[in-house]
Amino acid sequence: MATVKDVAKEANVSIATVSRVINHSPKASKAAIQAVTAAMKKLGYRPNAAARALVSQSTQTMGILVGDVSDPFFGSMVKAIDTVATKQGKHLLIGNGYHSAKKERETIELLINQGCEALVIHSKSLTGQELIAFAEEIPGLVLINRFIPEIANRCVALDNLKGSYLATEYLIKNGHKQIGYICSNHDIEDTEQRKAGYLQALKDNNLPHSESHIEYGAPDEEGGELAMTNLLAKGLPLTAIATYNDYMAAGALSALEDNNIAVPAHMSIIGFDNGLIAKYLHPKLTTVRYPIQMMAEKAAMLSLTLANKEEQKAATMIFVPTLVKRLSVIPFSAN
Amino acid sequence: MATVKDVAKEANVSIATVSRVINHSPKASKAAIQAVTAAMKKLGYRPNAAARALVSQSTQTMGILVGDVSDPFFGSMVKAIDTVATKQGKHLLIGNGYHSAKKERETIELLINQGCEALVIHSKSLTGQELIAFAEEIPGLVLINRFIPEIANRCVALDNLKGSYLATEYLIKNGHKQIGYICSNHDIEDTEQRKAGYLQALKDNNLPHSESHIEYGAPDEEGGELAMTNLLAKGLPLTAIATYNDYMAAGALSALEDNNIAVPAHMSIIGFDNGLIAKYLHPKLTTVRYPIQMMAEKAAMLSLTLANKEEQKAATMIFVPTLVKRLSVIPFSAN
DNA sequence: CTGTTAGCGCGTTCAT
DNA sequence: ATGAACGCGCTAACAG
Repeated sequence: MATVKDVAKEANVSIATVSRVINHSPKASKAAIQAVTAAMKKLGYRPNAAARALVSQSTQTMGILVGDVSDPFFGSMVKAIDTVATKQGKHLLIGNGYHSAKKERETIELLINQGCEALVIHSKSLTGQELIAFAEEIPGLVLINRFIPEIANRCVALDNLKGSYLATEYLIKNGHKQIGYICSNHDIEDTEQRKAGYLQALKDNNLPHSESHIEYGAPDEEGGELAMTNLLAKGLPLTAIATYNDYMAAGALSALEDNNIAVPAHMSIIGFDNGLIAKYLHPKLTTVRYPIQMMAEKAAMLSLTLANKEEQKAATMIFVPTLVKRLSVIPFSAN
Repeated sequence: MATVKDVAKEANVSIATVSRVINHSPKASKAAIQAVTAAMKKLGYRPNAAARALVSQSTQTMGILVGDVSDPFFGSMVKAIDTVATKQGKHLLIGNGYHSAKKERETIELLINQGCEALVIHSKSLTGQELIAFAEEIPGLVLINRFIPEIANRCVALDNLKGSYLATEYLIKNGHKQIGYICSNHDIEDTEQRKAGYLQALKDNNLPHSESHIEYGAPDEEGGELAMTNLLAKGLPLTAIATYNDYMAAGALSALEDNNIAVPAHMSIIGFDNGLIAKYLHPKLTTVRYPIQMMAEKAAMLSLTLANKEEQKAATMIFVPTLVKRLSVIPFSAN
């Protein structure tokens, strides 16, 4: 691999001059630029990023921790971050947490050790304590999809409760009174917040609420199918179901189809996330929009600003979900 | 940021000793290990990756170029690569090509400049020439989902023709004789190969084949819907449709539903890829499995081996697709 | 077992 | 406008 030294020799100039033309310094003669450019091309010179990072104390790299890249939810997130990072000339180092505290911790450590000055972290398994510690160490660290009061200005999150409230309220407005809830069994904030939104909506509308209307499962298709099956087994007079997310809704749909219960004719269903699959389900799924791209963009920009030690004008970083009406919810009719 | 020098001072040893305990060198006394470890902890020392990379001439980083991370197909690919990379202690630098030659080229250059010694590249827009040049420059560069004869041992690809042949043949075996094809309008190898597989299967079974049975669209849901609509407009007596991929199949499904044509009762449909959405479609989509995880693993391992300048035992790197039978294809019946 | 030292490739003074 | 020289943080001889 050719170095500046080689290029300098080839161009009959000093390494300083080479460095200048590489970095487009104004103080470089036309002649020098010509000669050096030619030499670089001839030798196939590539600046050594490590050496650069070492001397300039900056890797120009943004690190990102997601749950699992193969989930399109995280895919969208990465894409949005990539867009803003690329625009700013930053590279992307990526790691998966796979919902394990150990893995999340290791990945964050890794990203820090690799010298990422900007960090967008999606961590559900680490404690607030631990994340706060990381945040204090790395000025450019931003948390996405999580809110920790002590470092509120470093968090970009969603109002989960409101989302679930919105969904349940929509069912209620459609005349449904017996509404079940398919809940995640993962012990994270989102689970509690979304469940709370469902309960709150019932209360605010003077509808009875009972634990028997709630079933739990893994936050995926299988979990949703299982939960729906269990819900059906109870023989409750349900006419609508709110769910933790679109995957569970998909599972519920399967269970209902297997039991010859038509959706939405005999059962309305509403999801959460408005993920990729929502529009492919049958019927197309009415759901709650999780504006993850927008949030990811915001998080990335915030991270870059913070890493740059610039002032950041305070702005709301709690996003609010909105309803996406499709075909899986219709008004309740007694017949 | 604390450096080895700081740690050395704190522990009352030389920087060499610090380096030794960091790298678990056998020649380091218990006492030294104790002292240095304590000092490192006290100072919150983190080894500087750039300095390390500079001196060791290795960044321990694997680069990967995908089309678009937000597509779960690429998500699965990245995940598989991440798994093998992590296991080998490599980090992941990622870039998106977004189906643009310019973007693909820039990203590859970027990954190389960042010092990735291993590279897994998914490029559909760059010419074979250009990719060959990159491959010659970087020993650890491996192409995925593309086959270039001149660098066959650097390619991990799928037998697209066979996949499409398999799909079409399956329809034929189910008694279908009037089979349409929904084709991509992207000008890449895959398009031609899959279309060729469809035509070949018809020929081999002495079935008539005609351009009128083929419609084109973008390789996504909208494109599939459009193509299906156009196909319907021709009034052909089709009883089955093979498609370029699952997304187009999903679009076709929508178009058919809008036109009250029941699937599979009155029209059988088969997809390609066995992507995430296949099992969520209604009816669940019969399709062709694209073993992308397996291929990505293979590509990552190959890349690492090559980057390590080890011998690589020749092995088949053209994967063969298989049928995934679900509910969107049933035997043809005249009524 | 430990310390001293050179140098990885590059950006950046400071002279000239 | 240009070049010589230093140092970024670390590893790897080498000498002790």
